[in-house]
Amino acid sequence: DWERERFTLDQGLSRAVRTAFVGLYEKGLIYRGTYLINWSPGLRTAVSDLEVEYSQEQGSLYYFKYPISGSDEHIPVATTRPETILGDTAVAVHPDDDRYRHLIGQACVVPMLGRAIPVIADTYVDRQFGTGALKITPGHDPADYEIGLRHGLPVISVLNPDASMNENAGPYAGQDRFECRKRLWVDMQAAGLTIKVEPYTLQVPRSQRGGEVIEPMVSTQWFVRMKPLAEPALEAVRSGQIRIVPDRFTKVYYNWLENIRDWCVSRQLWWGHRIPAWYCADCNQMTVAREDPEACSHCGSTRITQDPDVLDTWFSSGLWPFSTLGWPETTIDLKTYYPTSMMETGYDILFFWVARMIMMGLEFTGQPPFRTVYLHGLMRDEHGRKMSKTLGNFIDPLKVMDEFGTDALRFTLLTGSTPGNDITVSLQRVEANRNFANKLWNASRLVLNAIGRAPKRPGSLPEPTLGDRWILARLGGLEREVARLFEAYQFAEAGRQIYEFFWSEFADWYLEIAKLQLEEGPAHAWSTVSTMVHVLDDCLRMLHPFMPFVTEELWQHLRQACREQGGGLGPADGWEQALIVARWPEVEAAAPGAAEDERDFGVIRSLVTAVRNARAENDVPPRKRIPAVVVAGERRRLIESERKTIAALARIDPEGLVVHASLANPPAESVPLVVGEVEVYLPLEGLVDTVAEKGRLSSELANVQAQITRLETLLGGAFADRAPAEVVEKERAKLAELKQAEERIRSQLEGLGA
RNA sequence: GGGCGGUUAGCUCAGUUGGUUAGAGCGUUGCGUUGACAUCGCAAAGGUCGUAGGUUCGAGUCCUAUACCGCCCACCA
Repeated sequence: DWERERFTLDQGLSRAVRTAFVGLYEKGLIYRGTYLINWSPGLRTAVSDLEVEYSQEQGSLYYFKYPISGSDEHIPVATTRPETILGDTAVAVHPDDDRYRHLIGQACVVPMLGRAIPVIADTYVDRQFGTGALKITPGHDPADYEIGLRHGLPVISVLNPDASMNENAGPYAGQDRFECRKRLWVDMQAAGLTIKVEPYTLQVPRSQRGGEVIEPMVSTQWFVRMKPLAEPALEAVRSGQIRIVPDRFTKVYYNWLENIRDWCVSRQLWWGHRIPAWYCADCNQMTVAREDPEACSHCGSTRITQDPDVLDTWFSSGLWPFSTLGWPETTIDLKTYYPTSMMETGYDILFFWVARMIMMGLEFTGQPPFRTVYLHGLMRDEHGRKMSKTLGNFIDPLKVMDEFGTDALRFTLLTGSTPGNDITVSLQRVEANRNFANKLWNASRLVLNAIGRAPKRPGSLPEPTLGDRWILARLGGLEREVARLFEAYQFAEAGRQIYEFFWSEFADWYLEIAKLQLEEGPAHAWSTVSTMVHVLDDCLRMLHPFMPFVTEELWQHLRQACREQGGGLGPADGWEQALIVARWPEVEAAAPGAAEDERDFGVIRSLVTAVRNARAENDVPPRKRIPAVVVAGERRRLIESERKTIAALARIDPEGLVVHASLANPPAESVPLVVGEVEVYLPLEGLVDTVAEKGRLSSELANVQAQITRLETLLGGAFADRAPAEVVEKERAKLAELKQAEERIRSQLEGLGA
């Protein structure tokens, strides 16, 4: 026998738990009583309904005879747990069942024990199932327990706390229940009482904790009356005071609370919050008190002992939103931080924790503990199984963080799934995000270097370049989008978009352009650095919730570098001490020319890409500068003003870059390209594979023509008059552009001698 | 028995007010390495969105049915 040893829990929390317990007790919402509960034989404790999981297992259905006293007749009965026969106190049949109606009210005999029990009638019995007769074991089956109550049947328990048979099992006392099952059946066979055994799939109740088979047992425990607590909790969500994200869990929440049953909160464990009830050895009365009593509150006797049971761990967890803030005292923390805005947790503890926090919060503070419940999915292993300590199939986050970094893991978990959907952990994904953290680091390093070499702020600032205007327009768009996504609780999508912007636009394009601009003299250099700082600063602020460590580190460097530069780069003096307390970037409406800048830059970008593409296809050495003839039409001014950028990014010889508005005779021996309204010719004497180019252009032409046909059909049909004008207009513009492209490709094909 | 989720590129997943040849990462293929980054760069190939209907000018996105996988709730012995 163990001395029960208890940990001294934090005094404050203990006090909150006691206050809550006694409060509920005094309102009649906690009671102690003897009922059928779920018993965990290995742990030798009661557990709540929620802690029982049902697993489908192969078992047997045992058919046997219940002999009628003083007659040759018997009632056939089936059971999956023969050992419970020893605790039967009735056999039930349906009142309208012609097979057995004449036996109702008679007595039958419990096999091997010889106890006489009645045959009763109850409409619960399903005439179609099994033999149509049901043995009633109120001591070990929930349904039978209910029937027993209806009929005033005695309750016989045949199990000890360790699930061995007790003295009520007669000759089987002391045997384990599974051993007894076999032996009893053998004995019944010998006595001619068995009929048959069929294989049968049954739902076996198992302990969530250890996996052992749970036995329904009659026991004296403490219960919380749930209906009065559930009502306000339902109302809080129905009325919109609390919102559950994603929405579909609202229904699950309703369903559970609407059908809630009383909660068995006492546990026969060695640690936990001990139940504040004392029993008097003299008057047998119970004293429930917030403070340890000196004496029985009924008779004054000092011979009192505290209930050895402790509370279900979720009882104190339910108080967490306010017990952690000092409740029941009216602390400043409580007044300041309660209720909070959002509760973020996994959907698997919606009932265990979230619902109970809501119920307890409303009960004890009169307010819902939070406004929004955001439920994330569960981590699953590569086989799709839930990660659990019991299975041992979890990925150790510490190891992952060691290898790839905490930020990489955090970013992966944040962006890897949709709210409420499970996530299969992919280490490759963590690795990819580690690379992103590295990209952040390196891009920032480039910016920091530029700051270090930046000149003083010039007297007059140059006009921002297209590149500058473009990245700022894109940044603004991103910030609006991220704000919208945050409002909608779409954190994952927000994170992905920032990632995309930072890597594919800021690092891949703007920083490349910035390198060129830094060489354009002090004024341009300063303004470029200023733009880099602005974009990087905003990105770090937005990424901070996703990757707190690397962004904080970089931001501190950024802030420091701007201060040291001393030329008024960034609002250095207005910056906060740390990123974690820094303001979120302000969301602004798009600047007047933003859309045009984005479109213009789009032309430059696709032109550069097209040239790179052609170079790769024609095996032009990467470092080789080549000439290019651009026929730009109305885009001539744009191309002219961006020629340096184009030349550098596409590795075109700046001297050899010729821009025309139009050209009667395209250069011979060159690779022709069509980029929207712009044509490009790359004179690659000796390198051009005319046949291959023809093939490429032909397939491009076919593609464009297919699109034209599609759009013409579309615009010729009902779409034109039934779709919104602006949607139609967009398609019209696209068609016009395609037609221009078609002509260009045609003439290029002719130029190749087709 | 009731309810819910998933089914989109070889793999893991995005795609939330339906807007018109579907996106990412990884993997694959080709080229590339002195100046932020090979934990990288530049390019490329690759899906018609489980299936069958329907609504609509228009559907991966809405509706109905259905298949498969998974989950939750439920006292049929």
